[in-house]
Amino acid sequence: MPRYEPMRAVRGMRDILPKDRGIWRVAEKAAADVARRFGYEEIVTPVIEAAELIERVGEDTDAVAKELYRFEDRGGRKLALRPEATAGVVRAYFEGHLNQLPQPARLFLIGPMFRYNRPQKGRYRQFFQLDVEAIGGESPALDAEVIEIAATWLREIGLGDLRMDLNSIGDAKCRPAYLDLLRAYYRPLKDQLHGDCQRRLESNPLLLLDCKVPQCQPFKVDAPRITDHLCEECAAAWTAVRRLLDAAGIEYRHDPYLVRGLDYYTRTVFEFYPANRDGSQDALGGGGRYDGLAEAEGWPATPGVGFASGLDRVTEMMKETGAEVIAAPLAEVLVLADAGLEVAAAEVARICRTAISVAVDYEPKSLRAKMRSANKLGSRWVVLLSASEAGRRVAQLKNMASGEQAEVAWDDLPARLA
RNA sequence: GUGGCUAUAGCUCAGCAUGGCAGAGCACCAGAUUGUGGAUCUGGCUGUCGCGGGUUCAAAUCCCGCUAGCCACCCCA
Repeated sequence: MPRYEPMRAVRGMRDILPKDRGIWRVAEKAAADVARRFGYEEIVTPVIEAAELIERVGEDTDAVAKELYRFEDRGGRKLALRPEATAGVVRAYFEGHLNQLPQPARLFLIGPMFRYNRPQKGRYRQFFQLDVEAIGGESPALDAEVIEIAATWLREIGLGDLRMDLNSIGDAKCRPAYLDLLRAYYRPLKDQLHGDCQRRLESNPLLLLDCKVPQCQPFKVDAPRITDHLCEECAAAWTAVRRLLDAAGIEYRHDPYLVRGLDYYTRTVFEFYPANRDGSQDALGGGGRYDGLAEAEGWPATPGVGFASGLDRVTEMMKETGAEVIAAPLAEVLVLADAGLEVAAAEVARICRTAISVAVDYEPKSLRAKMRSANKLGSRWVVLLSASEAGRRVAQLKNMASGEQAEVAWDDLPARLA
């Protein structure tokens, strides 16, 4: 009865295959290069965190409320696969005593994140993010710095043609008063809003600004804007960030409707999109300031600002925009030996390997077929080995480009191939 | 989480409205070429028709359920 079905990757998970790995490497290397140039160090934190850490930090957001991979281990501990990096990085910042070093701690991380949502192209249940965080500093210059890192990285991997939206959502001091204004504005309109928005009106009115349902759009224009109601400190920071971005030559668009799903964000919020597209599906990255996060985790109040970008989408776009990628390095030499000469072939390969990359074709097929493989793999050289030649410790060395072929002693191969 | 489309050879897909021998191209293997690649030609191998059930003399084809992928929402990255 259990007729078998070959095993496949679980829903929402995917493999990065060798042919695509090159472009990922380019993106990752560029990220590490740019980050280091700005004085950011790499950190690696666990994929598994205490469920409480994740939940405390974003109970109201979909990412946590509906999309969290949550489970218990054999010891009954309540755990979760991280849906984003910031919570873990901030935790590590305190646990690793980075708060005792000169501030801010400048950190970056590349790794997998997990969200249980419906898979689609560019949206996977396991996806990879580049995460950049400056923790322990409240200067708006750090906001601009993080944005500049993001913009520099995207430009260097060929995705410079993008749009950045920018907004400020105030802080604990000025936001409550603003939210009251917003509620007061929307209450008379409540009946005309769609269901979710009616509910959000009292619980999380900021999200009304972010709503994309057509029937809710007309009311946004006249809604009060938070940037008009910032407290003194937030207003100063808002001005400073924009001035710094101008000086850095980074273009942005003030989007008064840009808010962030996560509760701990304060002041600066930003998102990057490809210039020609809209659709939230295409968001390449985003971030903002999270001065309330450390406290939410039970650590001393500590400001921070960060940026995250999805590598799955970024590499997808790099392919579309035809970014130059170095072809995957294949074996430059392929050893083709007759049947039964595996030991000799392996030894010849070992000798060649002191000078160059080598693979052996052990397949039991005709020489013609092996030559076709060598050609398809793009090998520069082929070493042909027959029993009589193996006995004399010589082989035929063929240059695939010129077609020239000559007998060469095994021990002379490295010199000829170098 | 909601709605829609899709699933046939290793890959891309045709066949399905009207049930009746499981197909093409590519890839792979072999030969033309008396051990030597690319081009060309010839031949050959490859299938639980996604999974499970139902209808029927008969199901890739019709019906139901499930799973997975894609698209639009939702949300984000």
